[in-house]
This record gives sequence, C-alpha cells and structure tokens, in this order.
Amino acid sequence: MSVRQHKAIQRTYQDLYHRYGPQHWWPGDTPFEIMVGAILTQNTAWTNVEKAIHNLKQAGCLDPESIVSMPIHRLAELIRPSGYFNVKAGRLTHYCQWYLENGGYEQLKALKTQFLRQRLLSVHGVGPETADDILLYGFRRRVFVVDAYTRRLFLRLGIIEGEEDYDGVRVLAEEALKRSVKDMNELHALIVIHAKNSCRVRPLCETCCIRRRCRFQADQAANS
DNA sequence: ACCCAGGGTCATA
DNA sequence: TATGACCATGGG
Repeated sequence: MSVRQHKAIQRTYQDLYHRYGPQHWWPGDTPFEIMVGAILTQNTAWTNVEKAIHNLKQAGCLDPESIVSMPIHRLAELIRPSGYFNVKAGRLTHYCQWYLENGGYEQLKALKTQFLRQRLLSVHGVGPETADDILLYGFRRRVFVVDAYTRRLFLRLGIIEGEEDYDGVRVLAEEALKRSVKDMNELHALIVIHAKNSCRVRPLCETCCIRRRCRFQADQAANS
C-alpha cells in the first residue's frame, strides 16, 4: 500500500477520465436488472448479455418472482445468447431465491456494506467480482471491482506484482481513491472501456494495452 | 480457424 | 493452496 502505488492509480484514473469522459455506469434501468447483468456477464462479452436481457424483458420475466417460478430449461433458453446458459440459469435462480428470501432490495439495502458483501458471497454462483458489481452498481456502495482487465493494466503499469489476491487489489484501489462511490464507479467502467479501445483505436496509448495478448507487448518483448 | 470475452465452481494432488 | 477442466455463445 505504498504512496507510489496510490499515485499511480490516481494518475491512471485521471488519464482515463480525461480520455474517455464519465461513463455513468451500470448500463441498466433498475438495480435488479444490474444484478442480473452482473451474473450473466461472467466471462462473457456484454453484447451477448444484452441479447439475453432483452429476451427476459420481452418475455416479461425480468423480475425475481418470474425467474424463480420459471422452469429452469425455459430460463436457460431465454438467456442462451449469454453463454454458459445452463450454469447461469442455475446461478440466476439461486440468486433470486436468496434475494426474495431476504426481502428484496428494500431490506437488503439496509445492511452494512461488509455484511452485505459476505451475504452475497454466500450465494452459489456469486464470486468476488460479481458481488462487487452488485454492491457498487446495484447498491451504490463504495467498493472497487477488480476484473481481469484491472489486473493486466495494473501489472503492466508496474502498480502490482501479479501475486496479490482479489481483495488485495480491491483494497489498494479503494485506498487510492478514497473520495466517493462515483470514483469507484468510473474507474472500473473506464478500465473496461479502455480495454475495448486500447488495441484497436489507439494501440500505443500511454497506459498500454490491456488485452490478453497485445501486439505492443509482443513487439517490446521482441526488441529486448 | 483461432482468440477472446466485464468469472466461478469443482475435482484432483 | 494451487493448478486444471469445465461451462458455451457470438464478434473480430
């Protein structure tokens, strides 16, 4: 938790913010839709998730009551475009059962962040990143979301060594940007947006590319 | 044809 | 605790 790491994260945030502007995430109309999106987007392109959510909306099933009372194979069929549809149908059902058993949004929002985080992690199919997506974008808590992009970016910027665990990276970013929910919201969103652009639009950007395999990185390795 | 995507769980050693 | 297999669609 060095000052150097904090400064680097702050600088990266300002750089990305200046470059892309505020993103105003999460793309979704209601907290529940955001939660569904958080589960469906696990290791999946967002464009595919949009199709699945569209199907749920069109079927009039984008609510926890409909999802828990629906035959699992029908739910799987509706979310098919988002991939892993059998797995995710089970995860969505588990999540909605938990959500309803605990009184839904109005009851859950009364819980303190760390306790709510523990409860989310206890739901089968909700791991650390999904839990933090739900906390940050669904419940508007000051929590940072660490995804694969964040790890690669921080690693290639020399901010982390690569052996830090999930919570280590999360707390590092939360310490670096102590100000507001807004900053947590924007930093994660900007990193994702940057990932989509960094190799195509501006391959040699200052913060470097954060795709898994980057031409820029490969060239550097070849020249050294 | 290959790579990858806004992960998580489970079985094995 | 640490690695690997598995889940599966769709765009570049």
